[in-house]
Amino acid sequence: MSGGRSIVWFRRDLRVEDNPALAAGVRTGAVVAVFIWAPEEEGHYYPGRVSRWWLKQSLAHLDSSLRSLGTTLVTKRSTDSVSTLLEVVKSTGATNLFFNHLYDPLSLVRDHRAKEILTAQGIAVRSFNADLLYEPWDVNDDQGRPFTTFAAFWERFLSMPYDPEAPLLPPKRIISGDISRCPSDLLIFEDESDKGSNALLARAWSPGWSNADKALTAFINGPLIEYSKNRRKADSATTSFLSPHLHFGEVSVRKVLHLVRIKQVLWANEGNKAGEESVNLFLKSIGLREYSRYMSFNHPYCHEQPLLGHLKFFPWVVDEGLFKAWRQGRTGYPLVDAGMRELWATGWLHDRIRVVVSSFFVKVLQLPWRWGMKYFWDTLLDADLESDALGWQYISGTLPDGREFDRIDNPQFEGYKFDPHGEYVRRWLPELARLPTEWIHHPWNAPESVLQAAGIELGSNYPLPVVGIDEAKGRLLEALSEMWQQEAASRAAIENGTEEGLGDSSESAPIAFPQDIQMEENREPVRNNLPTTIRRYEDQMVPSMTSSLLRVEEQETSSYLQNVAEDSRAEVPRNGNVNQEQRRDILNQGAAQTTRSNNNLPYFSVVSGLRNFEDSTAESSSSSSRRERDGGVVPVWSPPTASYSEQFAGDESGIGTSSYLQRHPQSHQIMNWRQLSQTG
DNA sequence: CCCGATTTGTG
DNA sequence: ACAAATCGG
Repeated sequence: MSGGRSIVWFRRDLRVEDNPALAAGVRTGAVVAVFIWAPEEEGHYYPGRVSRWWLKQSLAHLDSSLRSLGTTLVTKRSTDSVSTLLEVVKSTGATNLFFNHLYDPLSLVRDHRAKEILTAQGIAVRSFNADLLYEPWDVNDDQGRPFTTFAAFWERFLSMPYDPEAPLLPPKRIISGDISRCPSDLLIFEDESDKGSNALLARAWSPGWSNADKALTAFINGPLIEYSKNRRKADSATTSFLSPHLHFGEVSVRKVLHLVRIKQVLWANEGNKAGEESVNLFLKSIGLREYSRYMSFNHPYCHEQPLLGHLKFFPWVVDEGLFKAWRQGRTGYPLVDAGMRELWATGWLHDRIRVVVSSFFVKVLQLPWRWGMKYFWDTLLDADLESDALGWQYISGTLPDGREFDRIDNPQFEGYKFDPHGEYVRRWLPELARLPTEWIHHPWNAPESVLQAAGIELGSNYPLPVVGIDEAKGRLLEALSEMWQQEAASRAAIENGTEEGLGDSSESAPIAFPQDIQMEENREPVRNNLPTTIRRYEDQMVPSMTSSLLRVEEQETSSYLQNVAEDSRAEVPRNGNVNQEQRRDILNQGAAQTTRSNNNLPYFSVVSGLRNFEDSTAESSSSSSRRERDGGVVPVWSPPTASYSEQFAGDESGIGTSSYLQRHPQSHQIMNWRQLSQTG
């Protein structure tokens, strides 16, 4: 026990292999491994049933691994992780706290708080990168600014001057800290009514880090080589199935990369083109996961606010009936419905089908994407805030490199592509099982005799399309022109100085979640040992730092560069050769008109871990100096104080449309930007 | 084998 | 909408 006692705070890093926080604890001496279950901290992102099931299994698995190494996992039920950490410190006499970084907005705030409070108590706190290949603040363009498109990000990512760290081996043994006065709480993740449904999950999935490791190996030695060939099949078992493992940190991306690269070299030497392409595609999907953290870090509101503001006035269809039809897989479009039934039944969907159902949701039904994202959150086994936010924003056309907003994908044709024989549809829609392949993706066109022979009565045992594709196209155009009018009116009001009136907050306020989001079968999860009110979506308030941030007009005139670089980005200490003054000059050159007078106020405060602050200043002479693996720079941003929030109500996390347009003049033609900007 | 037409893929 | 890949005369 020479070095003292360390708390290793497990979160979404439920593994003993390549876990730098755990390794640091072991190096220091005795270890108290702790997991804190504080779902109330997640706001309305309380984990869904299947996600909780996975977590439960994964924790049990981790505990058993820790036991075989010499200690045990302490579990705590809490509503406030930081005060629980303090209790654990007191009851174990620990002097160090180690944990691994997370990048979702709530974690950034919470972890910063943990670091401040524990440090003030004399605890040495250090944090590590365990979730990403490169930390978000290490991947920047030549001017030191974060990228705003995936392609540019990925290009830089692949040509970083140094490799990601090699994965660490698991510790050989762990000296257990004294936990005799730190009893575990029993964590309850499922109620009685969940058990039946959850029992099925165990047949398909094996949570836990060593199972994750097996899944990784099996994928890399098996389906990986065919990944590019098979990726378009809705049905096939050719995906890696790693996403839930990755979400909970049961396997490290560093190890994934490490193993994939071995194959990459091998296949490159063999001249195996398909293999090389497969590797590149698979790595790209790993890259999108990295990018989702990157986006979340740089734009902390991107899970609830569009990154681009150009759809601010879009009249979304607020129709809970349509929403329900989508959830229940009763839209009348077989491929969509099959996907939604699979999601409900299994908590899983092939990536292709996620795109199909979400694109249908946004473009055909024109429902607000956050509803869809929330439903994914509640039902997906691999629900992941950052990845899902990126995905939905991509589909919704609110990213600089997202899909065009006016592009409507037709599920019928997607059906031909992804499920050419209709097998997928037949599996999940038994009512269509007898329909010939010719009609399987558009039963509404089938002759009456065919339908009869198949036992289908449209509108009765299988619905007619809830919205026709042509109808959807028409409505989309109408909605867009309505949006332009609103936008122009709002702009005019602003410029007349009559401001306030039209359009400010009312239209741009996020559309609340419907109260009745639950399907009938979807019962409330047990709220553990705590007396809490029943969770309804209306209760699930927006985290406090967001509520004051409704976007207003300002983003039209404030430039993207200033918004992003100065305000919204969660900054970390920079050890680059470009100092803040220079940066500002560079930024101001590109950015024209800002009307803001207060743009020097940091929106998010910059904080670093104590220890690292010294490290990074010491290194500050070299621009690309590499951070230590356990350097523990903690990216954090803090909620604005109330007095700032008024001034900064201009969608700090968004990308101003004007400069976006300059960079991407070809996109979104239908938006008719020129016309808009001339009105002003 | 070249070049225009057509299809495919697009984060 | 556009570029890249593929097709076919």
